[in-house]
Amino acid sequence: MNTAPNLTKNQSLVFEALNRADAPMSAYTILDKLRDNGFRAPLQVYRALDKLLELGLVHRLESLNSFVACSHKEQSCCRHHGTVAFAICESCGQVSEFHDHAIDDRLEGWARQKGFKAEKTTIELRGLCSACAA
Amino acid sequence: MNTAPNLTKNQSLVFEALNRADAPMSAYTILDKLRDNGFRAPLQVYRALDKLLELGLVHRLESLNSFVACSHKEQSCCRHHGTVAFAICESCGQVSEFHDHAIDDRLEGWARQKGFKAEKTTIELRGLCSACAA
DNA sequence: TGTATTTTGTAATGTTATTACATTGGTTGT
DNA sequence: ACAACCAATGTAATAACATTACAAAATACA
Repeated sequence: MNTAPNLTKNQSLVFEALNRADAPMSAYTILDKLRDNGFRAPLQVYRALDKLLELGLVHRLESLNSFVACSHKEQSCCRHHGTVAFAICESCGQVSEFHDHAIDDRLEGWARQKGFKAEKTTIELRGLCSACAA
Repeated sequence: MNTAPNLTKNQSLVFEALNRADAPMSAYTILDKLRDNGFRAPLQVYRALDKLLELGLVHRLESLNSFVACSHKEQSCCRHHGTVAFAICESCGQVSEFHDHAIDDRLEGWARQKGFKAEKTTIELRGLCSACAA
């Protein structure tokens, strides 16, 4: 189930909008979708997104300046799986989310060796999904 | 040496500005640095950056919306090393660039298995460098 | 109830990136 | 040399993404 805990009204609206979407959305696209629900200003969206990101219910795609609902519907899954990687289809917009411990290990190894303290790791593949590449 | 092939005047100016900098710069920061050299508009910077990115002389940091000179001073090195990863210090701004074939292999493996055709891969660690973490 | 905290509303502004169109300057072929 | 062409540049306007600042309402809770 996509239901979530203790979300405020705006947070729920944004989260539901992202769950309905089949591709990432920018904050302004979300804003437009929620005009009918009383949204008037970008900040309403950004505030909700901040909270949803913090809860791990939503991910930000840095290379797209946009946002997707976490595809793992159990709550706060991502905490348990290390870094999340994304494969983003440039053609249809579909996003696949995956985890890879071997990659995590390599990045951690590099960081440990260099004394770098990583707070947040971004891995994004841009390209064509199997359907669109065919 | 940081000299590069066949760059136009604007391209050279932007490339040199990035080489002088000890941290990533946004296009607008570059623009400000080059006002005295006759730059008046963002497009002048973006056009030069497009070319430099294409040549592999410069990298874009997606999570920062900014740009760094490639740290491998031999020309078009990056072609030979697979995906470039970046570790970005949130405190001092320093960026370390590295390559890891094991990571490349894992990502390629995932992509092959899923039929995903990756065009461009982004790997960025945000955190604190050893000096700043100490 | 009264007070504190969080959430929301609204406006303004700041930052990043692109589109459209005009001009310049060099190259090529005759 | 000249015209035709093409790449690079200049300039203005606008689009797209994000934050700051401040006020008001809703909620929690002593």
